[in-house]
Amino acid sequence: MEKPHNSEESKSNNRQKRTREKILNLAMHVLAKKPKASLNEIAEAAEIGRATLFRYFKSRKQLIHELVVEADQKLENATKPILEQKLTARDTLEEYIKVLVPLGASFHFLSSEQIYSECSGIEDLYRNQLVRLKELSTKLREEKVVAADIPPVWIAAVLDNLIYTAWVTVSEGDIARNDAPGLVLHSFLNGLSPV
Amino acid sequence: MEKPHNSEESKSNNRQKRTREKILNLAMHVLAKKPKASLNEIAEAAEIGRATLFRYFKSRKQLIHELVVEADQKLENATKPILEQKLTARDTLEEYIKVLVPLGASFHFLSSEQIYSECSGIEDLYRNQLVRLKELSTKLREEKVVAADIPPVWIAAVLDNLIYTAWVTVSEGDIARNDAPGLVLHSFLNGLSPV
DNA sequence: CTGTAATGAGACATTATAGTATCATGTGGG
DNA sequence: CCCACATGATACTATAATGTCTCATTACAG
Repeated sequence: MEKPHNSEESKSNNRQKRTREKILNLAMHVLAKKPKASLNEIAEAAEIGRATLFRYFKSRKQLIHELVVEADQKLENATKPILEQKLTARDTLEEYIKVLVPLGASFHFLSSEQIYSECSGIEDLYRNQLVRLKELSTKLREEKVVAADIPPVWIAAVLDNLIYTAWVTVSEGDIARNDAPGLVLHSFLNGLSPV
Repeated sequence: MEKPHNSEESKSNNRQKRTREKILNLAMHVLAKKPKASLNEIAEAAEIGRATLFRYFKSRKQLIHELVVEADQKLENATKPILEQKLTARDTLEEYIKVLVPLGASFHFLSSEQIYSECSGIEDLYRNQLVRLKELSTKLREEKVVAADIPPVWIAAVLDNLIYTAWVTVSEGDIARNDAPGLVLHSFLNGLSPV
């Protein structure tokens, strides 16, 4: 075949699936850190040829589009079950953080406005994500988990940044992976001062 | 004259000074948000012609270099007096935040690794800034302003992000300028939960 | 081991951005 | 008012990135 196509789950599309995942994964990581990264750098990071990149994604625009869609799905899949459990706001927050820290790149990627300058027509996904964050923020306020005088936009922003910071420090080896969620939760609720 | 030169504070270089400041200011803002921004976009944001941009900065590289140097100086000027005052760590922190929030763009700009991929030979400035942040973090720990079990790297990262977040939300009109420093300080020390 | 599909390398074409040169216009200090 | 000088607009070149294509090589299922 010239181009990989998804004809009814055929036998040997494992390889294709693997490279595709590889590309999406590495591209996400690279672009989250350096939005200016060229396709060359992305290909290099993913350890594939530039040509292969174009076999899977016909343009930079489409690559980014798929990254955004994938990020959105990951977040959706990770967070939906939590919201449906009808936990307390505090527990929801805790679970939220636990699942989002490992997805930090996706999370921040989707929150990053830089992307939208390269790929229009995705504002909806972004909005969804923001809406969900805002909902959680509101819930946290209602159940008095966070103080009433703190603006929701601040709550959401701080949460976003703590989660992304956690992801960055973990992937740079400065913070232990298992410590990160607790650190985020504690910093978010109680700050850094001693008990 | 062809190119503006700074010969002993001459009479009419006010205009030049103004445009130069204008460019540096707006370029900083634009690039902090979108490192990929083209010189076209920067010129547009600064409301000047692209040609003028090149009259003041012979290349993109030099523009960024000057931005970094300027950011570093601003931060240096703002923070040095504070450190020399020999305040308690807690008061140092408070003053620090007060002066840094308005400089959020510069601050974050200098912290952003993205810049170094465009302009080499400035790692020193970055290091200085980091060293200073780490020093403050250590001091905060020593004086038990922050808990002893929190890694300095986490302290520094959280502080950086809170300050930048404050600056962003202020410049987007979501948070009142005068509320921001207090919000940062409180979030940093006590988190968002109610008293 | 063998044949086929996926890949990598690299030679192109195309486009976007960086950078240069020129000239008409406009502004601000004298 | 006047004129030097900064600016904006535009046309131009250079360079880097995107996107297309071909072909030899490699990996893998049978």
